[in-house]
Order: sequence, then C-alpha cells, then structure tokens
Amino acid sequence: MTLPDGSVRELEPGTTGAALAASIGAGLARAAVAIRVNGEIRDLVRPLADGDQIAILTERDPEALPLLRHSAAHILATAVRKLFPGAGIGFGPSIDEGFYYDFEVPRPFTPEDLEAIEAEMAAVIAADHAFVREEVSREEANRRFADDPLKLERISELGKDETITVYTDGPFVDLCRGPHVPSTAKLKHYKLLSGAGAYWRGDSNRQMLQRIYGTAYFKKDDLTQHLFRMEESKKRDHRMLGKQLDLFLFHPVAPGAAFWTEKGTVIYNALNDYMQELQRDGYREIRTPLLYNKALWETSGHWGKYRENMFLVLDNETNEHDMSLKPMNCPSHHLMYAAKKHSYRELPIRYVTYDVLHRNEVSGALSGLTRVRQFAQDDCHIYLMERQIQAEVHRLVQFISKYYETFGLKATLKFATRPEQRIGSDALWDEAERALRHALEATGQPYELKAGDGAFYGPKIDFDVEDAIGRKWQLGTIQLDYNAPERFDLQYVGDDNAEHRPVVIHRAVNGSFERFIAILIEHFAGAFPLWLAPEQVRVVPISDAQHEAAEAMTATLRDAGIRATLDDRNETLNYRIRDGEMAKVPYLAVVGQREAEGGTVAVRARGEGTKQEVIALTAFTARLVEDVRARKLG
RNA sequence: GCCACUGUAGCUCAGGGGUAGAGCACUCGAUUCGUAAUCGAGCGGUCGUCAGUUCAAAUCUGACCAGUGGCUCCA
Repeated sequence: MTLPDGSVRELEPGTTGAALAASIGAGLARAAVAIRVNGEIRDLVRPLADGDQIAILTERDPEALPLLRHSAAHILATAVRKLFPGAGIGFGPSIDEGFYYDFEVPRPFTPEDLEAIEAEMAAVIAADHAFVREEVSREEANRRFADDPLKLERISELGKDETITVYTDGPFVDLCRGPHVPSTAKLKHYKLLSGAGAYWRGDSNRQMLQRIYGTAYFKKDDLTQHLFRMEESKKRDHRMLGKQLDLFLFHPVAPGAAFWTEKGTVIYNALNDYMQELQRDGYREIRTPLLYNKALWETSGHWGKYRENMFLVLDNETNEHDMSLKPMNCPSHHLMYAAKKHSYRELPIRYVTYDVLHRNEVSGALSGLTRVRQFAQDDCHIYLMERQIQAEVHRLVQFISKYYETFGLKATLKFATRPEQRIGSDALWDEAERALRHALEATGQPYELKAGDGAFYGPKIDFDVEDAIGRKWQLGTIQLDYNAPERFDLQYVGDDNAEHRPVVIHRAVNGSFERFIAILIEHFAGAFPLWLAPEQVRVVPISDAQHEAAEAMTATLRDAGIRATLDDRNETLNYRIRDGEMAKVPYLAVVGQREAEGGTVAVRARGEGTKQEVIALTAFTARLVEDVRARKLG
C-alpha cells in the first residue's frame, strides 16, 4: 500500500485502516477519523486491499468535519429515539454550518426538549458506541426498517446495483451511506441550535417532519467561535438596527417593500452617488418604463417561465392582466439597444439603470431588506463584440473589487462554467469560458472554479464577500449571455459592412441596494463610516451660553457639505453625549465656553470615549470634507 | 404557498374572562451642566383585523393580515 509521502507499506491482507494507523503510531491511531482509499473516503474499520493508495484522515483534514457532523446527526437520532420512542426518522445529513436530522413526531420539539436531547446525546457519547457498518441485502434492509416508512421509501428508490449499508451505534440503526467517525466518543463539541418544521423531501404536499439543527466541531474554540458569530449576528441584525437607527420601516400595507426614512435615504443616495461616480467613465445611465405589455415578456421568455414571480396589472380596456411591472431591466435595455443601428465603433455600449423592480416572492420568503418584493439593482448590460470580452471583464473585475474594498469587504471570485441545462453550441461555450477565464487570470486575483454552476445562457463570475464577522454573502455577478442577443435580434454593423450579433454581459455589483444596505448595516454594526453616516457630526453646546456659537458652527459645517445637527436640548451634557454615542454618530463636537471663544470644537470620535481632541473648527471641517471625499473607512 | 411560533403605547416588554401596566421616547416645568441616562409632572393604547363563545373577551375559539424561524447542501 502507498502512503501520501510515497512510502510503501506491506501489510497482512485484510488489515483495516485503524490497524494501519496503529502500526504507524499510537498518536495517529488516536487522531485518526477516517481513511481515504484511492480517493474515496471510508470508515477506518474497513479492510484494505493490495495496491491501495492510502491517506489517513485526522481532524485536521477539511474532509473530516462533515463526517463528524454526520455522525453527530446519528447521535442526535440515537438520543431522540431514546426519549421519544417510536419517532420516525427521515434524513440526517451534515450541512455547511453543522447538521440536522428530521423526525416524524406528533408535536414540534420545544426548547426544553432540545435541552433534554442534548443531555441524552452526552450519554450516548459517554457510552462510546462504535459506528458499525454492515452491507445488507434489500430484503434484510426492508426487514430492519419495517417500522420506518420513510427509510423504506428511500430503500425502494435505491438502484439494483447499489450496495445498501446500515450503520449501528449502540441501540440505533440507520440506513446510511456513511462513512462515519469510529465511535460516538469522537464527538466532543456540539450544540443543538433550533427546531423547525421541514417537509419530507422538501415537498409541501408531503408530511411535515420536525427538524433539529445542530452544529459540531473537533475543536472547542471553533464551536465557541461559531456560537459567538451567531450571537454577534443577532446583535447586528439589520432589522433591529434599522429600527433603532431609524433607517427604514416596513408596513403591512406594502409587504416586502421598504419605506426609507430620511436617514436611510442618505445612505441609499450615497451608494447611488458613488456608483454613478465610478461609472462616469463609459457608462450610459438610462431610464426605462416600469410597466410593460406582455409582448415584451413573451420576447424575453419571462412570460412563460417567470410569470408567477411577476406582478400582473389589469388593463382596463382589454380587461386582461396583460401588463406587468418589470422584474428586471434586461429586456428594456435590449429594446433600447435594438431601437438604433449600431456600428462596431460604438461598442461596448454600457447601459445602467437604477429603476425600481418588482418580483412577487412567495409571502413566506420575505425577510427584512434581504428578501423583498420591491428593490433597485445597479443593473448594467454591456453590448460588445466577442473579441472585446476579455478587456471588458478585466475592467469589470477591477471596478467591482475596488467598490467592495471601499467598504472593507473582502471579495472572493468564483468562476462558474457551463451547466447541464444550457443553450448555445459547445464552441460558443468554449469561447465564452476561455475569454472569461483569461480575463480573470489577467487580473491576478485568485478564484475558485465552480464547474457546472453557470447561468443557462452563459458562464459567469460571482463575487462572494466576507463581512466583518466572517460571514459570506454572494453579491456581484458578471454573466456572459449569448441567448438574449438572439431573442431580441440584436445587431451591429462590423468593419466588413455586414450585420453581426453582439454579446451581452449582465453585471450587478450591489445585487440590490436593499440587500446591500442590509449587509452594510450588519457589517458595520450600524456604525457607518463618515461618508455613509446619515448624521456625520452632532454639535453639542455645554450650556445655553454657547447656543449661538454652536448654531453658527453647525451652519459652517453644513455649508461645507457636512451633515451636521445641533443638539441644544434642555438635557445634561452627559445625557446628550450618551444619546449621540447610541445614535452612532461618527463625531460629537462639544462646544463649551473655551471653544466658543476660540473658534474650536472638542471632538469626541465615536467609540473612542473621552479621548477628545480640541481642534479649530476650520481644520476639523477641512478634515471631514477630505475624509468624505476619500470615502475613508474608519 | 405550506408548517410552527409571535402580534399589548412611537420603541423594548410585563400582564391576563370582570373597564389596561413599566422603562425609554415625547410634551411641560425646574435645573445650565466639561464628555455614556438630573428631578418632577403630563400626554399617549378599540391589546394586529374581523367574526364566534360568554352576563362579560385584550385574555378562550376560528378566519384573515403581518412578522419571525424553517420547508432535500438527498440514505
């Protein structure tokens, strides 16, 4: 057998991974979680064969964590079966952030149930049950799971040639492909998080099961960090901060559509201004109608595939719902392009629109600003020749990266290639993928390949950003589209005086303003950098004697374009300082007798406590103006 | 859309078959203060909406509306 370092070991036939690990060292034997045999991850207890390529997996291997979590799901089921005899069992996989298991029980699990179950899991772990793998015949499997209709259903779907395996840990037997960690004692750091209803097979026509979510890690620190992140997410929830900081609100009369307060609107406009500033170079901002006859959606293909997500509007003359609010801008952009004849000399043509869009999301999907029915994208469509793709994508990647950097968001690029379901010839896809990949590599930025994850009409680059507490959000996208130009019969006249098809690039950076602002609120925990802060400076006179001076200073700041307010309420200084800090205003400019006389302000920066700086108002103003201009972060 | 839970003052929340409570915010008065809550008084609610049960409903029941979590990252 060959080990990862290339060394070869001779072993008795039938030796298991566990025995191999033990023969290498006692430490490795203890740390071993599973074994990779010829690229396939297996249980340690399975026998090895002559000539196998072997790698022993320990908790340090990234592939090991899902095994632990999947095993945790079994341990959870073991505990639930003990406390709720007769509970039906569904699926219990590991997921990105942990694991879950679905149970068929007469009532939902309560938080108290979860506590009891978690305690019972500790008992299962203490018992140190080995995970025993067995290969069984279909008949045997049906016999074993005679009381588990959900498992029987799954067994009936397995192909004739598939090996059916079951895993046993102590009293619990489960139909399972495996593999698992060697025994229940491997699970040390885990936490049950929540219970929720979930349909069997995700089908709302099937019965509702009760799902328990949990998470597990090899290291205590990792679990602690995960739980901390959950806590921190709760504290930063944009729905709570939005209310607290008075940025936006929702009302039952317009579900899924935000009302922006004057403060929220400042942020919205600041983002829009920045976007426009970055796009002065070569972009054409246009506006198109919000309401269209269905003819447009028939051309674009939305009428057939997307209609249930569109808001249809009754046309009184025809008495038909044959008008619709636009759910996206692309068709209207294509229309604008097609309205004129274009020379190759004009390309690329870049249309940008910030119009409001409506999509009829199902009611249960709505959530704060992140899932809404009305929103605005920074929507751009670029019409260009194939040979321009590389340069254009290069330009876009740099632009988008720069944009995210301004907010201190770390972006990761994902390159998504042709999916199974697609349109267009392979030659076209080859060309499109080649052009995208070259452009990507030219930027020098690392990227991750997501094979088969492209749009049905073309490959794409997605931007995942990581926020201040390490959460990932999918934001920007650059998509090549060969389909739309066909549907809309888009053309340009080439240097050969013949008509040619342009290619379309769809591009969004914010995704939607609504969702992006939600992400920013959580990223900054409501403490926006100066250029985004709705209220940038709050002038706080110490007593009435400085009222006039403070008023004049506020006016000076405002004249310089700074969003300054005056807090001359009849409250103590302490009260107003506290209020300013809680409102997360970047600067409090305190004006006492000394400052009023000297034309200075005592500046208290947000979160810096009493570390104040007394500075001439003119110098302070100049600094603020510069920081806003530079969109300085902190 | 479906399931579970939730809906009481502008906000956060307590209460609960017999005429509605707190803190903060707001208004007024006193206080004029050097860096995270000064004191006092006052204003403020058809207890999400509509029905039903009851002598009596904010409380119990149902429907609806809205919000929150979830609804295969396949044994």
